[in-house]
Amino acid sequence: MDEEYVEAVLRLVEQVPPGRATTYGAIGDLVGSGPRLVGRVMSQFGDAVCWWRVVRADGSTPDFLAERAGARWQAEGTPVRARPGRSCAVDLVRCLHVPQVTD
DNA sequence: TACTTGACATTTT
DNA sequence: AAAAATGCCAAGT
Repeated sequence: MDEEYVEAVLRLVEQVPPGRATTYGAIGDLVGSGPRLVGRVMSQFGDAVCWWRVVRADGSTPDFLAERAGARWQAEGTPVRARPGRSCAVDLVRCLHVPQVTD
């Protein structure tokens, strides 16, 4: 495993301020790898960072974390838009935040 | 070594 | 609008 890559991802996630969120695709693009890699890293080290600030391209999280993520968003004041019949998703139009690659 | 799976995204049916 | 197909990279079986 490339620890450098992992650290880079975790760093970007840590750079996301409360009340905001970023997407796997954005991080993947910033680190120069596909979004799946970011997801994989999160599955292993996600608990080490604010994973709820990392959402899918549609602004939502996997169903596993939908509840917990929703609670976090509400606690942090992240703008979430209710999805009819589904879990809530953060309003990326409002809170999408792309961390800097200033390494 | 080959196939399947995964905290994803984008394009075409 | 919703579902399927394709691309992507790495790990597990």
